[in-house]
Amino acid sequence: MANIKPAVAGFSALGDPTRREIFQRVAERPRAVGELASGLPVSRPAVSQHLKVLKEAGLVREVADGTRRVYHIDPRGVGAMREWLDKHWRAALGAFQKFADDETEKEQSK
Amino acid sequence: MANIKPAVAGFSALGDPTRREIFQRVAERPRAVGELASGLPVSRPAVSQHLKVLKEAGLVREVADGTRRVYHIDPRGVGAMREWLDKHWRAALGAFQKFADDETEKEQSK
DNA sequence: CCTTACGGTAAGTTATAACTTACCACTTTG
DNA sequence: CAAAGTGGTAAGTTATAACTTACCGTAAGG
Repeated sequence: MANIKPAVAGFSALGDPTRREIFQRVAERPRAVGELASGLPVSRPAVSQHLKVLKEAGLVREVADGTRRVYHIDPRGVGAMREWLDKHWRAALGAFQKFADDETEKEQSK
Repeated sequence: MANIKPAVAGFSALGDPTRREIFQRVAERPRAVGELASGLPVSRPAVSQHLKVLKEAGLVREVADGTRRVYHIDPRGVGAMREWLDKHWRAALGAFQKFADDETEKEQSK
């Protein structure tokens, strides 16, 4: 367990609006499950299930405090997502440059 | 049309594995619909539908070339996603720092 | 201990979205 | 202008995942 899943798992996890909402609230400050559930329009078990997905995606960590489970953002998972975005962003910028150059050539050969 | 949706729409869009695959291939270099479909295990209409979602999320742009539609990454949408991630990442780092400080206090007052 | 607080898991329901095929619209070209 | 190439859209099917309620386990406190 606690295995580092590919960065891409974070995108599947944050694809759900409820999970994004949970993620944002945990990012504000660490929160327990009940606290999260009381501020959301879904049941507590639903929140637990979402937190499990976020945890497996490496986006949050769980810290026991008595019977409570306090959830924190895991910066590593978020960082992995940033890197993934950056990689493809840079690739796209490069490709766009090449495309623009090609278009210029075409234009000139008219 | 062509309205800029909130950055968060990108996460819903990239939550689907097939759309991530399409996004990656478009990031490599601009591609037409048929080219994308021929390299994927789904039908061409499915690719069209995915591209529509990606476009509405501001992640790709469409450039007409005769009867073909060539799709490019739209750096603005990707940039918006990076900013969203960064915002919450920084918020979390700050909150984590505060949490660590609190824990230290607790430890010391034992 | 017994009770209360807290939360994870199982099982079942249901809404959705990812797919398919069929069809149509548009350019380009012979 | 007919034919071929390309791709968007409509309609319908189906797999899935987001939810619910019910139940159980564990830690803290009287």
